[in-house]
Amino acid sequence: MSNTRTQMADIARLAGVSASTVSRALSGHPAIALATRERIAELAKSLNYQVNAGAANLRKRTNHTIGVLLLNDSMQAMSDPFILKLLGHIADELDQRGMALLLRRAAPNDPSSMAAMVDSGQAGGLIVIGQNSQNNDLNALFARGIPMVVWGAKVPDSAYPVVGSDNEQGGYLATRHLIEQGCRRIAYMGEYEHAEAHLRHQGYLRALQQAGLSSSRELHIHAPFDSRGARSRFADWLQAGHSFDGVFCISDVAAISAMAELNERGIRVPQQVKFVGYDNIDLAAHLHPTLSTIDQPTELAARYLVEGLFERMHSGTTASRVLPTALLGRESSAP
Amino acid sequence: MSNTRTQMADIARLAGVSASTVSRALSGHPAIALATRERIAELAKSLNYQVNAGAANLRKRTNHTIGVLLLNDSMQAMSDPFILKLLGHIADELDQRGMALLLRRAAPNDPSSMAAMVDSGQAGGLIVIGQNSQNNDLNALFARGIPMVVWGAKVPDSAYPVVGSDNEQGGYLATRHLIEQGCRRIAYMGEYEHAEAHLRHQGYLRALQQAGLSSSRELHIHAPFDSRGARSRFADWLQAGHSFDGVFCISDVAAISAMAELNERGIRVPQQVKFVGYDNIDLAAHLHPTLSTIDQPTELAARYLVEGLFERMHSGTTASRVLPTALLGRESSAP
DNA sequence: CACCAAATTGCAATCGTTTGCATTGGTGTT
DNA sequence: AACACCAATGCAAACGATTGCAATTTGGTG
Repeated sequence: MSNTRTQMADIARLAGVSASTVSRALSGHPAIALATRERIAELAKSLNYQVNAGAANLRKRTNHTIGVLLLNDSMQAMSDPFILKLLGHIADELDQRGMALLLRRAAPNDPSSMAAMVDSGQAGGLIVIGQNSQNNDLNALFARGIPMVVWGAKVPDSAYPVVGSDNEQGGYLATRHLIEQGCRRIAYMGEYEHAEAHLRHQGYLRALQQAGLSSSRELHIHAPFDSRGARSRFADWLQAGHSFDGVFCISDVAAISAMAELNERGIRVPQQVKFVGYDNIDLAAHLHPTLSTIDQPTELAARYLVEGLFERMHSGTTASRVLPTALLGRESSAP
Repeated sequence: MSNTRTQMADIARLAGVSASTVSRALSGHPAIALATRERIAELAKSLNYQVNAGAANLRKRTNHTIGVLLLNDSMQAMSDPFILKLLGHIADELDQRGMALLLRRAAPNDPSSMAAMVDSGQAGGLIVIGQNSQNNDLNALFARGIPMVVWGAKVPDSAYPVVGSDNEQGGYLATRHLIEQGCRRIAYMGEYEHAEAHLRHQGYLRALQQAGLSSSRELHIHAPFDSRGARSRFADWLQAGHSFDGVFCISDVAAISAMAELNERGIRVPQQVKFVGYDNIDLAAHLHPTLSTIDQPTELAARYLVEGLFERMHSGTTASRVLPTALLGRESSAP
């Protein structure tokens, strides 16, 4: 049981060749005779042998691993289904390219620990999910030359490449839709400071302005991303007795919480108040009422994140990318 | 820009010592004079130097990484919030112990690819999430001596250690609760063959039997885990016109889908039909009505999974562990 | 002042692969 | 029969750290 893992030398001995030959055979080097190559491949398979990735990486000075950093301080918590959806697609995308995914939750406000995966050679680059309020830290990492791509929104003072959905457009589409459905007093519920949230809010304002509607302060509900917090903020706001007939929520999770609160008070969606969320989580289509929302193409997002990171690692530059969003009108905003 | 990563030799040169000394200094070896140790530590910090993990692991023949394998064929898909919750806690637990988490979605029915992370020396052990129908493959891995722990349910012919909630108890608690709330014709909605599902179903049967209630075949709704599939199966079943006054669903996601379908048809929850789900996902408390459910202690689960894996890797044996479940009675099952 | 032990540090081998270059044997050409 | 050449394989030096042991310095002691 205390067997050391089988290694190249073992295979070499069994096959009656040198380790060099085994190495070349397994990597499909054409100089090795086909017969030898096949014999060695079979031998390896039968012994469940896999080249030691660490040793190979060391010698080749490569590193087929990328790190995924999950920032989850104040914003979209890791329990949000949307994040997992994205993470899953990233995992698949990397798998397809033979890359491993090293996952780490970020220690908030500790830039050196964020870079550790790269500095220690464990990962060749970083995909950061959720830029949150850590813009400065991220800029610092980028300045150090850490290959990285961030999922989030482009902010003016960020130097690093960002992949994200068109948050302004998303906010605009959602709000315009509510207007088209007849709403006149539309509330915005969510964050403001977070980069993505800020843009969604901008879109909201643009749609209102375009329709000649007001955006009074009382229609702004400053709520966090998580369901518990969102709901209690919303309840407080309701208590104040503002009149409203539509709500654009910064996430589906927030929308669901708010709708539950309304339901509890006997206010009917969409008859009295219409809702649009953001993210298109799986559940959104199966609620009652089904939730209108803004879809972000997560699969595409994953591809762009990975492609972008590779560009950065190989050729050196990466452009930020903005993905289109789409409005999914469902029952929660029906006339 | 084409700088090779700084390495030990560089630090050694700058500090005027040998690489050996740097190595010892950074790892806190007591033989190195305190002054030297501190000088080197500072130097390293100022250069953002981190020991190359690959090289160190190679030499030390260790490997501070564990692999997490996400099996997601037919069952609980990766989009289920519950899985992410668990994954997050595992990440934290490993972080605390200075271990890295290598994530991989499993290629279904490809045992060799499952073991690849360990065979290639990338990971020292495996945490497998969702045993699904792959019991044979998992047994094969275990037989090969791969250090592993599985999240799921103990099945008779499984040799590998399992950490899971007490699924039978969960099913029993949920069903007994429905009975106590006055239900007499309680449906079971979910899978049967999957190990966890099977046990939940057993618990369901036990509670019925204990109360002297029947468990006729028509009250069994064979539905998949995902929301789309679950909902359409439930709709079909409703079409058949069976009478019922309670439903125990194998997951919160399934329960939410089913409740949405009922709502659409004007059947009221909990007045006409009561529901209990399973998993206690965050959203469950914020739906309308709030969803009664069975809570699984994910944080504890993560700790046991990681501890169990470490035991297995070091001392050699691991016992399976069963976690207690708890019923959370909420509106969906109120009288 | 010679000598020994303790405190520091350096040397060199090693972890398991990969790869430039040398080596071997065989074939074809003249 | 000598030669060139090609195909197939082996040798040995890396990759960047760790560590047993030897070497050096230092300080204490008789």
